[in-house]
Amino acid sequence: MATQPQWPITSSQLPLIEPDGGERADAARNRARILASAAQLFGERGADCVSMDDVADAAGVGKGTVFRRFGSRAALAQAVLSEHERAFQEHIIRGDPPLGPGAAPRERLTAFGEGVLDQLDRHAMLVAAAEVGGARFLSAPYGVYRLHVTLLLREADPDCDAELLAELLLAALGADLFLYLRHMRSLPLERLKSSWRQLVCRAIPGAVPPASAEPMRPGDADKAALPAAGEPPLAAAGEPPLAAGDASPQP
Amino acid sequence: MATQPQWPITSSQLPLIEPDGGERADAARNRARILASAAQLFGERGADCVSMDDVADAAGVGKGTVFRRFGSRAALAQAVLSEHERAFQEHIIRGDPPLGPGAAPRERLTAFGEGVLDQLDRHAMLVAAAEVGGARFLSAPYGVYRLHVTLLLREADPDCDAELLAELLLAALGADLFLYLRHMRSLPLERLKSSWRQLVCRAIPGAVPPASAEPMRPGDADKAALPAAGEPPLAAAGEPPLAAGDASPQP
DNA sequence: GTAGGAAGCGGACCAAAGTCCGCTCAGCGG
DNA sequence: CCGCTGAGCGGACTTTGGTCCGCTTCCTAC
Repeated sequence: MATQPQWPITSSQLPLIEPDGGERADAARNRARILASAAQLFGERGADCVSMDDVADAAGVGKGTVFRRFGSRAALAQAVLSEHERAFQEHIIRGDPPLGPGAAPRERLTAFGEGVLDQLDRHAMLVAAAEVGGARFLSAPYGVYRLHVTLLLREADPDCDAELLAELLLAALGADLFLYLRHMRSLPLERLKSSWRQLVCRAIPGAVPPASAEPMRPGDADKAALPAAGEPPLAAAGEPPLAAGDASPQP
Repeated sequence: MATQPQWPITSSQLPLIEPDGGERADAARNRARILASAAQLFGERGADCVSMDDVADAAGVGKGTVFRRFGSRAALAQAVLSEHERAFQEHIIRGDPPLGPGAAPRERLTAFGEGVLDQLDRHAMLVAAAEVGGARFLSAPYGVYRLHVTLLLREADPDCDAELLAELLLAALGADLFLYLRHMRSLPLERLKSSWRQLVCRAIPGAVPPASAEPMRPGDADKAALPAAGEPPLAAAGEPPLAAGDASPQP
């Protein structure tokens, strides 16, 4: 154990190990089996009731293999989520207007947050498992979100500190907060969406500068909400498109 | 191990065990020794390089005693922080205008966030240790912050969903985000404060709301309202509030 | 002062994440 | 087809947060 303060990321920097084309056949098979077993166990028990030993046993491999392939529990959770993630990003980048390109920044940002909240409503516990510690900020999905929100903010107001404002707004979409509000406080999803809308309306003041403009009411913008992460066109366990600059392969 | 999904708080609900006047003499002595040892070790090594065994050994007690007194690692970290916390809350509730009562909501909210960021700049890793999992939202300090921000928002704009907006804004002051921005991205503290100011200026837009309502005085408003909103009571929040003559933010 | 009971103690114990290292075997060159 | 070799395997091991339970000690009632 070290004796100096350091950035508290437990171990490897969550490399989100990529499929690696030159992978040996048995290795690829094991990766697939681990992923399938993890997805099933997470789905039927809830992420926090599944140990890495459980996953290894279910996949019929040793625990060492699980960690060699995925690096950490958080990274395994990220890998399991990557399917949904890919579909969502597809909508953001190439989807129809409210979420995708074409709408005004404010509407896009609203739709974006609602889409994230929809995703959280389905997978919040898995997402929370994927975001432990500071892992969230190093993940590929977060990199995409950060970039997306930053660009929207900059487009709406070139004078603001868009990079940081994006991080602050994204904090409101964290899995821990969602889990708390939704499950411990039992707030309805619609109310969370509504408050996100309010926040966005303030962050990107509408075309009407005169104050006292009652922004939006529950129900007018929620048709944006991400047409259900359906079947993504092929894409087996691939890493998200448009990934951020990091991704350091593990030795 | 259970087989059903459940709210992912590892164990006890972070009771933040209070001093309990009827405590046995040896118990009180042990509590103090544990707290002192923990504060010292956390301070000199950084919170993530100190195990609970280290604390127990340094305090000269068994590990079981540490857990009986404080319940969890997160709760121990909260207890160590409670001194600073108490002083900060004192400033919020009875301090001078920018932070304390007397200023406009927007200025108070700005000053509040800057104060939190100052605290994080000193103790971020300890705070992060105190906030693991969903522990943050159940902690007494967070309860105070939530109430404070909610009241400020409601005062500034009685029509907004102040309770939830408060939670979303507070998310921007989380320790994990701070640690990431400040240490991994190496952003200067002043820039973080600046972006918080921008966020607040957007959240509470109007230059000055209809000044018909004079700013409230120390005692009344902060105790007045907000048991309501129809949410479950959310026990915690019992112990640490505002007492203690010491108002110095000095560690 | 003493006895009884319970509050408190502490270390053995457990679970689970993550590491290590000697063995195996898939893939390739001959 | 054979043998070589290193990528890959897997399970024993380590660490650490957290639990348990039999023994000790403090406090109160008498």
